[in-house]
Amino acid sequence: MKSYQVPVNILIADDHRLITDGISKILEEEKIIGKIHTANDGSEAVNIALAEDIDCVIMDINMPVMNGLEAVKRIKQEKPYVKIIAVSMHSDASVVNKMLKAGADGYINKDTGKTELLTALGKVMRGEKYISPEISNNLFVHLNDRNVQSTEGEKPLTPREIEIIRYIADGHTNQEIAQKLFLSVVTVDTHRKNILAKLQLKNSAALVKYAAEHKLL
Amino acid sequence: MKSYQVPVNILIADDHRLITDGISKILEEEKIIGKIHTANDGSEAVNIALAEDIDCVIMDINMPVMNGLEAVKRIKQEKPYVKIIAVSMHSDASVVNKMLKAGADGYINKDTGKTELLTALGKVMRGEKYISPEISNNLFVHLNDRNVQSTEGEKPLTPREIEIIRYIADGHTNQEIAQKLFLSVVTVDTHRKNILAKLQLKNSAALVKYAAEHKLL
DNA sequence: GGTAAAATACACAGAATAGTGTATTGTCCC
DNA sequence: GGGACAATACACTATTCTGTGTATTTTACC
Repeated sequence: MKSYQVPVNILIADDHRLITDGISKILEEEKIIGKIHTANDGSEAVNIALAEDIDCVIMDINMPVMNGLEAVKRIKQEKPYVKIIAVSMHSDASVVNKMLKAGADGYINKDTGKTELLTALGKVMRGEKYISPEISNNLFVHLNDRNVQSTEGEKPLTPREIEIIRYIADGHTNQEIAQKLFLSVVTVDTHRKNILAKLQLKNSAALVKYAAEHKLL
Repeated sequence: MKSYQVPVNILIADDHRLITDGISKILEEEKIIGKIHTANDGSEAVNIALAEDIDCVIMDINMPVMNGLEAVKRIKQEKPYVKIIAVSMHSDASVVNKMLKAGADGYINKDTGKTELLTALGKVMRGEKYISPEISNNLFVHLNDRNVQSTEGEKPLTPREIEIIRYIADGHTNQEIAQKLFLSVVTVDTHRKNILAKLQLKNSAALVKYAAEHKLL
């Protein structure tokens, strides 16, 4: 690992240019910063991170094309020594855990200022972990958890189930979904029921609200 | 109105500090910028805008305590000469129209870079309007519309209807809602049907998605 | 006092969903 | 090869929604 004393090359990944531009400007003032790259979606972030000489990635979680979680996994798979700080709008326990599980070294909230960003950057470059106090205090975060899901005692949704949820949210009936996915109506119905049972929800309306709150749509 | 040649005092309102910090840094490089203030919610933005000598407010739409729309209205009511640029994550036609109706002078998306921010700032300070090309091209925006609703040919939801929507999103059935609101089941059902008809939605699941997207929950 | 809109209420038929339970296949991993 | 899980499929009943109407009573505004 590079020492913190030599210039640190940074990749900023966020679909909102105003934010990448803003963070760039914040970082440019620091003497220890080397080259700054920016990416506007997860896929671009992975490409740049693998192709260029990057020391630390500041990664937004919600991005088009490929989300931050997936991007973190791929980067860490190829270049585990690259440090990654996840940045998000909300501090949802399950999201935080998933990001850490995926290999993120730090996790900060967008409502924390530049001072904290720099603190986080310093820590992760030294090989430490950094999590915003707001997040680690309020939420039950297990840094060493093997199984992310166990944290909340919830059974995870399967990919198929999430697919079904999206159709439900779009207002499709079981019949329509069955047609689109070449399934029998009863199968779709079973998925729907299993989903409601897993999430302990009463009906599809509540499910869509849950999905919206958990960024499943 | 002040000329664009003298220092322009800016207020940046956004609940995410990283963004206010970032925009500050972007603006600080410009010679024409005077004092920069920041606010982290709508209420704070209104207070600062009314108390300080502000020429232009860069206002995020989604903020806690008081949202951007309300803040724009209040500022324009007291100090109509203060220019306001709305900044948002998504480019939703109805939101854009509401902001313009409320008095915003510009509307840009967070995924547009600093160049566009500066262009917008220049334009609104000269008394012109500025709307991101992405937004004005893709969406049908009427700058001179009196009635915002008419833009999309949509009938507005009544307060009672919005109340019903919230209960639906929480997974309550017509019966339960009727009990809670001391109504007959058929009345709740009528409201539900009227809502679906107004919004041209097929079922409650789609309604909840709509509600989530339009920040009704 | 008239008009418009909102909130309330009902009928009736057909469609869709929720609750509970069972069962078969395939796949991945140890 | 056995265990766990995902995906598929079905039965049966009860409840809830959806679609298409109609109609009365407030409330708000001109």
